[in-house]
Amino acid sequence: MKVTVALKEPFDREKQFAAKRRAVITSAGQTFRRKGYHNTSMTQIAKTLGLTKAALYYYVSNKEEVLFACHLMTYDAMDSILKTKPKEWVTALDHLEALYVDFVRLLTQSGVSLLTDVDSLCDQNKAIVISRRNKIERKITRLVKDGQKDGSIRAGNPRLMVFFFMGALNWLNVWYDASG
Amino acid sequence: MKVTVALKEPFDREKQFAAKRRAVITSAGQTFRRKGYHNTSMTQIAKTLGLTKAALYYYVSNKEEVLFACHLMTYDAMDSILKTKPKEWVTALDHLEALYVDFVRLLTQSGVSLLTDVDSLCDQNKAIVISRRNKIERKITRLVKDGQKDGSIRAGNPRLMVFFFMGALNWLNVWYDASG
DNA sequence: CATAAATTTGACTCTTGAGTCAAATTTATT
DNA sequence: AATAAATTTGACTCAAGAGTCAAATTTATG
Repeated sequence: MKVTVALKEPFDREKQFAAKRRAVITSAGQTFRRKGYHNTSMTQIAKTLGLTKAALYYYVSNKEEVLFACHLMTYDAMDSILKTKPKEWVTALDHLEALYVDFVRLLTQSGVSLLTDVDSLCDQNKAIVISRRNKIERKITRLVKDGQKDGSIRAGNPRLMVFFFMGALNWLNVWYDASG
Repeated sequence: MKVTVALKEPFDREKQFAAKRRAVITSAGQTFRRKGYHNTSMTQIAKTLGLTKAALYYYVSNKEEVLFACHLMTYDAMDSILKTKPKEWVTALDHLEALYVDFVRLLTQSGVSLLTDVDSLCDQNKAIVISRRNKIERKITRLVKDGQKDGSIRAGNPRLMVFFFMGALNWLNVWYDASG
């Protein structure tokens, strides 16, 4: 009788593949952020990872898909930040400020980060990305309204305030490497 | 004796040329804003103006120059907005709000508008554009400090406030056609 | 109208970059 | 070691778009 015991993980191929694919996406995303989507070639992305372009296409079916995946990854990360329960935060403003710090960290330090070049997505993917952005904006709007209720945020048009919030986040991409 | 009286303007060729060139730049700029710089071909730009690509190249020597000219035009317009003396504005905050309205109008309604795709400029032009942006930011920073002195703007890091100010402006480009 | 300069055009060239594919190489497993 | 699947590669094709140029056309003016 022969028994094979899985000492380590039994080499999950799918997991391996998924991990590599994720690496491709984040690496590409970082280059996109520095040079811009259109100033980054697939060959460039591959070379950065020590691969050939052809090998890259084993993990990804086209360039637009990479951009789309970058966006999704970023929105996933934002969603998970937004899920953090406001345990310790007394006021809604405190909560909002904490979120802001997390968002900034996400967009600057983690590899994941991209909110730009939406124009280069196909209509379907563009719609998905915009809808996810809207979802996030709705959550933040709700938070602003809460803050106005508990008095921590002054009166005013919440949508406008969220506009500023998002605008500043987006500005980070432009700003981050041009200045300090 | 023969005297030629200039009834109208005597067909200033340079002025004609300059006007057409300006038309090229603004038209291109509008398309850039809608579709993005890289998703707009020179042929596209020409067609929009009812020209051939070859004709376009009579007014402009390459695509990057068009982008650069768009930026310059926008910054010229912003500079002229910033020159308006704060006659009527009592506080610095009032002044700042008025400026903001003007900027938003500039970036949405007038044809002139572009602050994006800096990555696609050559190093020299990129430097120029960034320096002009810095100049504008410095002026606004000064205004914020004034506002803090006269009490119309609450204390805090002025650079950070300007960051929000500029971020929101930039966000307009992304926002303006995606939403209302 | 004649003409010389300004403007426009069609028909190119050239480069870059996306995407493909059959064949070679690597890898986990028996 | 043998093998079958997974992964990687070099050497392509193909399309799009930037930029050019000599020749044609338009235009202001004498």
